[in-house]
Amino acid sequence: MYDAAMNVHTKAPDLTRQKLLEAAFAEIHRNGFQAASLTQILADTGLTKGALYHHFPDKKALGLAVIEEVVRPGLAAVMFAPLADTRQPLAALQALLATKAAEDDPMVVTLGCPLNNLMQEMSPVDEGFRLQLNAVFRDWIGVVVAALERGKAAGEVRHDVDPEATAFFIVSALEGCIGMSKNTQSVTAFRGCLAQLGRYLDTLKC
Amino acid sequence: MYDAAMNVHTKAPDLTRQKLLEAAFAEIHRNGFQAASLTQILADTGLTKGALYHHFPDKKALGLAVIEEVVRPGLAAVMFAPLADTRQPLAALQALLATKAAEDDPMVVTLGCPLNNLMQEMSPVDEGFRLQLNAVFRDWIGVVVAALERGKAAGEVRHDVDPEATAFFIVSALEGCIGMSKNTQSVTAFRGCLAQLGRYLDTLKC
DNA sequence: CTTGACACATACCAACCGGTATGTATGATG
DNA sequence: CATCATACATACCGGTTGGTATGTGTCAAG
Repeated sequence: MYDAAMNVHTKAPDLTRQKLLEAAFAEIHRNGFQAASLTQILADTGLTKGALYHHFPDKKALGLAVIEEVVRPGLAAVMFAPLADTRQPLAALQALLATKAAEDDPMVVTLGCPLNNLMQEMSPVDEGFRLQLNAVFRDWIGVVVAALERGKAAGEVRHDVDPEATAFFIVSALEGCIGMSKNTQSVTAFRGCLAQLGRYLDTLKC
Repeated sequence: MYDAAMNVHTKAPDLTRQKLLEAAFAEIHRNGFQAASLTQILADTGLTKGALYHHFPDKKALGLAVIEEVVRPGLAAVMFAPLADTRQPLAALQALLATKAAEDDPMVVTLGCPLNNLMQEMSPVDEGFRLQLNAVFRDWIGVVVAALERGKAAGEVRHDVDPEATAFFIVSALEGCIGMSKNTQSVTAFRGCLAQLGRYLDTLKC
């Protein structure tokens, strides 16, 4: 009756589900979705096929759940939150880039951006994935667009800036920087690329 | 003795090899390297395992050969050549973007850039792939760097432009635009993104 | 005319994949 | 106390994968 009365032997379904999601996220981040091995995920969690297929109907559903319940919240916390309600989106974006550049060993350089990785791999292959990833991507764009519009109203952003196209480019360029740095495996190159993106942002200022 | 004396029934090993490379390229472009099926490649070519493993020791060697003998030349023809010997790299790059934007149904929007696709997928997974892809990428950067330096000497490019970092960013942003457009499956978005990249290029002008 | 390297085709294999069918311990409910 | 759904574990299956071993036809050289 009481959750507190449950001991360690008691089944905790949503905790199990969460463990599956996180292990799946890590495995997918390392190897991509198609190459992700369910066996490996189960080995990481110490669970079995029974547990996995109790919580998810198939591999694709697991992948979509990872996008919705791990990738999206993670991105929201890191990329969306700093831009919410800001009247100075350019300054906020610069600060965001600075934060990213300041990390001494960014995982994005090693394994790339989880969202972008999945978009590159799955968009042409599976329409379901494409749409769900696109929803996250569009939300991201939407956050940047709203911030840019507030910036225009507040006088930080030039009036001839097209929020939609600009937001699309900012996110695209950022993902591009991450992607190329992943191949180069160079944090220095990553920082240099972010700096150039910062230069572009400066051109949007009033 | 004479090549001309060979009839259609005569074995033409390098033609067979070429057919394998092109079919492998298409299959990899569609599904990525790891998900690329050798069986499918053979079905496309009408050849068999015997032919494949006569010309290539294993799947990885086939993939690397595709990079070196299909991806690299293709990229060189489209992206490197227009920048060679130009004294006005910014104009040349703008023209290049315009050409890309003018295509009515760019395959890059459907399937993405073959080089970038492979970089995103294989860089964290296989060091051999990473290095070979990085060599092509570095060549690309090198071409842009050289063009930017000539542009500086010719007075088209501003003197405070860092050729290396700028070239890295230009290529990154371009690949980013392609990648995001691939997810969105929108030629319009692709063109808008390229236009923003063009705006960035304008800021490099003297 | 024989030999032998080359350029494939055919047949086959172990490993792994995602997925399923079934068994079982647990705990809430009536 | 009996019942029953939940939450897993175990065992298993068909299909596909990359890779190999072997067979065969062709052609050039000696």
